Amino acid sequence: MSAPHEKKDTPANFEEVDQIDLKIMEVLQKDARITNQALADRVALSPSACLRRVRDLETRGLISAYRAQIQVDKMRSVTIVMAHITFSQHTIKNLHDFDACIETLPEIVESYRVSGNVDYILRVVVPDMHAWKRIMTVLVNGGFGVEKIVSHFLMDQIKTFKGYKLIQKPGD
Amino acid sequence: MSAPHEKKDTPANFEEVDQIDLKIMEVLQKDARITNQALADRVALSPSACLRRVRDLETRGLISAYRAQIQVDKMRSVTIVMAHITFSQHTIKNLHDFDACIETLPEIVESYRVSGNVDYILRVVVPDMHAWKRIMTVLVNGGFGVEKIVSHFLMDQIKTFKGYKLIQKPGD
DNA sequence: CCTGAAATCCACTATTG
DNA sequence: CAATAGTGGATTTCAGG
Repeated sequence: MSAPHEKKDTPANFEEVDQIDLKIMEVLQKDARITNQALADRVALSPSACLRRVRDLETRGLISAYRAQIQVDKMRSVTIVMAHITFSQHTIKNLHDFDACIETLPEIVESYRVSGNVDYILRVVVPDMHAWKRIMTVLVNGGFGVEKIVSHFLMDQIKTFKGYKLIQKPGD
Repeated sequence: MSAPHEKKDTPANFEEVDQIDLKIMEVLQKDARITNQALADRVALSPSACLRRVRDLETRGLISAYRAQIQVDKMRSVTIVMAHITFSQHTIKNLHDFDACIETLPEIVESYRVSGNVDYILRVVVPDMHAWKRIMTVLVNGGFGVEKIVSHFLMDQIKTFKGYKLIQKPGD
């Protein structure tokens, strides 16, 4: 899948974006439902030019989705777990099957492969601890070679995700 | 801050939502830029009734924002760190100052307080490891009583956040 | 790549059931 | 609470630089 005879080992050639693109994404990160007109004003472009850029950012995959941020905990009791998974056997098949299993469980809302002692970090949102126990059972007994799971239960979300820092201000 | 003489220890009274509200949020979670008309169709409501519900969900804080999901890694090299912070002294002042410090650092995109050995889990997005080292220095030497920081470097995001499971399908 | 105009299409607000 | 209808405004396409 990778290009042959690469000089540098920076594998992906990055998508080119200019300052206006960054500004557009910065605005849409904070308010995805802004009208195209208002967005065009903010970035000092005509609405049609602005829309073309937005569509382009979408097709290039730089904007991958627009999502409403839901506060689930305001309507029901939830327990959130950061789970650390360690494997005993890191076969490709095991990891692949594990990924596929995780994909089927909507309670596991995020999954990262990490370096170091821990192999995976999962973010899990469940109604209660019992639901988490059931999912743990699936992960441990699924035949993926999971050695152990360490669970960190969330007490408080102090800083919620509000977007990435896209534009470097002078003085950073 | 907590109400006195509570019978149950479920402290917050949750916001009431019906099936249509859930369906609305489910749709907006997947596509926040859907037009109100199309949304109204999806939930089998007239546009005006639908819009009223959306506005209501917003003012009640169940929908807290609409955000474009940006794939930063497609336009530049980034290193993502899950950092575990342990405190030596858990004074309220220390934790409060620490929270305030984190709020000022845009590279720290999420922060959770957790139970157990670890006190905080941070998700950090930086250009390179050196930038993370600089932030670590700030956190350790900031006089917050931070004892140690364990860094987990992300190799791969296997499952990205695509929203919560809001509606219980039969058979769960 | 941009602007600007023209033709949809939509959001939002009564008004009514 | 929900549906319907009207209008001011937004989205989108297209011609032209």
